[in-house]
Formats: sequence, C-alpha cells, structure tokens
Amino acid sequence: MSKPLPRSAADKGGEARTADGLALGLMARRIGFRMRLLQNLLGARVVAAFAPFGLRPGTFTTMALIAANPGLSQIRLAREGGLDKSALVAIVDQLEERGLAVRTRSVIDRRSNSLALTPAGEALMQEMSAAAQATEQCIRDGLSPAEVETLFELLERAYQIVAREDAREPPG
Amino acid sequence: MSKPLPRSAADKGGEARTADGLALGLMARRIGFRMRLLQNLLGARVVAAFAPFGLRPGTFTTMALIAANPGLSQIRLAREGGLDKSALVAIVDQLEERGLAVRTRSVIDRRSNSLALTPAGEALMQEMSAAAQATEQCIRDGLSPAEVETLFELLERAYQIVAREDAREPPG
DNA sequence: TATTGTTATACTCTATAACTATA
DNA sequence: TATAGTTATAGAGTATAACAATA
Repeated sequence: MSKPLPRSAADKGGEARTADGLALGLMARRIGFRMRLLQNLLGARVVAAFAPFGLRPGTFTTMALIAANPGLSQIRLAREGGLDKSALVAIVDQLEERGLAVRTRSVIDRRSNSLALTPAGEALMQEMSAAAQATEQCIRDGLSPAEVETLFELLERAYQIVAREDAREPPG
Repeated sequence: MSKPLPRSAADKGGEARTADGLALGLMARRIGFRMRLLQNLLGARVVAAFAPFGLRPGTFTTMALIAANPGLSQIRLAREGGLDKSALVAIVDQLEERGLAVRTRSVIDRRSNSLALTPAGEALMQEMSAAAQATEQCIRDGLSPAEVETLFELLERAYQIVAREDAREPPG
C-alpha cells in the first residue's frame, strides 16, 4: 500500500489524465477503466454512425454474428453476445420485420431457431460495417500498422486469459 | 469491398472466435467490439467483487475521481465520467449518506459543489481498488510486464487520438 | 442570459419468472 | 426433468426538461 506504483510508459511525464485534464488516480492502472474511457468516445460515434440506418449498435452486432455463424440459435447468440435470451427476442423480431433476417425452425432440434440474414440483411450489414470501421479509422491512422496488430493481439490474449480462468471458476 | 482483409496476428490460424467458438466475422477487426468482449468478462467480475461493499462500479469510479481531483465539481465529474449531471446527484447522495464523501459549497463559484472524500471514503476506496485490481490480476500474470505496459500505452494513445479528433468535430 | 445543482418525469434496458413446445 | 423460445412484469439505469440559486 505504501509502495509507489511503477512509472509506466502510459503516464510518463506525469499522472495519467483524461482529455479534459482530470487526473485518473487509482483508475490509471485499471485495464477495464482505460478501455471504458476509449469506448465512451467510440460508442458515441457508433450510435451517431448507425442512426441513419435506424438500428442500434447491439442490433448490428447481432446481424454480424448471425452472418458469421449461419444457423446460429438464439440461446447461443444471447450467451455469446452478453445479453439475455428474452432481450434477444425483440432484436430478432425487429430484424425480421425489416426483412433483414429470418427464423427457421431447426430440423435437428425443433425447439430452437436457426437464424440467417436475408440478402438485404447481408447488404445492410456490409454498409453498416463500413460505417462502424470509419469511426475507428483515426486510430488505425494514428498508430502504425504493427501497433494496431499488437493492440488486437493483446486484447485477444487478455480475453482468452480471462475466459479460460472464468471457465474454471465463473465470477457470478 | 472485394479486397481480402490482411491476416493479423490476432487471428492467425483461422478466423477469430469467442471463447465458446463463435466466429466473429466482421466484428473481428473492430477495436471497440474486441474491447467489449473483454469488458463483458471483466465487468461481471467487478460487480461480484464490489457486491460485499454494497456499492456499484460507477460509484467506485466516482470516488476514485474525487480522490484524485480534490474539490472537483459535480458538473465536471459528470462530463468526464460519461454520465448525466442529474444521474450523479443520486450517486453523491449515496456517498454522503454513507459518510464516504462530502459536498461543500465552492467559495469561488457558489453555484458549484466542491466534492471530497472523507477519511472513511479514502479507506474504503483503497480497499475496493485492491478488489478491482484483483479481477484483472490474471491478465497481468498472463502477459509479460512489457506487454502490459504496451497495452496501457496503446489504449492511452488511441484514447488521445479519438479525443483530439472529437475536440475538432464532436460526434453527437 | 448562461451555468450548477436539483427534482420530476418518461423512456429504455435489464432481470426474473412463468408459460409452450419440444427433447 | 431439462431446454429453446416467448411473454409479462418489475427494477434499475438513462435522458429530458424545468426550476432555484448564482454568475
């Protein structure tokens, strides 16, 4: 408690601060908090970028995961997407109403739905993906290509580390 | 659109997937989404770690920012913390009721409150900070010290890049 | 006239439990 | 008996607007 924290590259030249000059204090060395600061900014951009499409970020994520995993069931999508299965119902309803996705009863297990995007859904997803990537383009431009890869790699490894530990002993 | 994405270190050996094997598709190259995957896991851990204290993560963040910025006003704290000023009233109320923080009218501008932690608030914040750091310890253990520093540095630089661009042209 | 803190209100998300049809 | 999807409902979180005190 009395030992000083090691001075990191991230706060050399003084204590780490927000863009408006607020000191981060104990939050400076919290990975989760540092990610959230960045996501607060990116999230606002994504909401604005998706507004013309009339869909929310979570709905787009749902579309992208369906597209990448044809025949995906709602229960699995809910678990992986970090939302409740009941919350997903409204999202899939909305996608069906707009003709972007379809539910078909699974022939293997008739309790579950096989989800798939329609061609219109595929097309819209590609458009929205481009809009979403544009919100992060400044990061790709401001970092070197190698640094961008390093960021992806470190986020991936951190995620796998935590997921593996959770698998042994869930947090909830 | 027809150009294949460059194969990155983060998804070498095949498409990037969640811990449960779901393909990420277009989300694989989204910095915001990759951070959110990790935060979904960390967030559940932090909520569990804070439950014994009877406080939520946002309340702890508020305490930490007050501690690092003595005399902070509610309006500035709300702006920086990414929440509405009206939402902050309930949080500060709760901190005052539990004797963890105090409001004093600013002598410079009597419209604004100067926020400060009480000694009890300082002590609890230190305890909660240790509990929060413990939720991320496996990442610090699983990555090398240099990699941890690189992760902090890249998150910091990405944040500053986006914040600087937002300052020129806000997204909302 | 603009800003800080507050209150009230409405809206959205989320969490929980129950219900059905299948297994 | 357990699971996938659905529905209903209640609680928490968030956003908006209005107000009093102060600048």
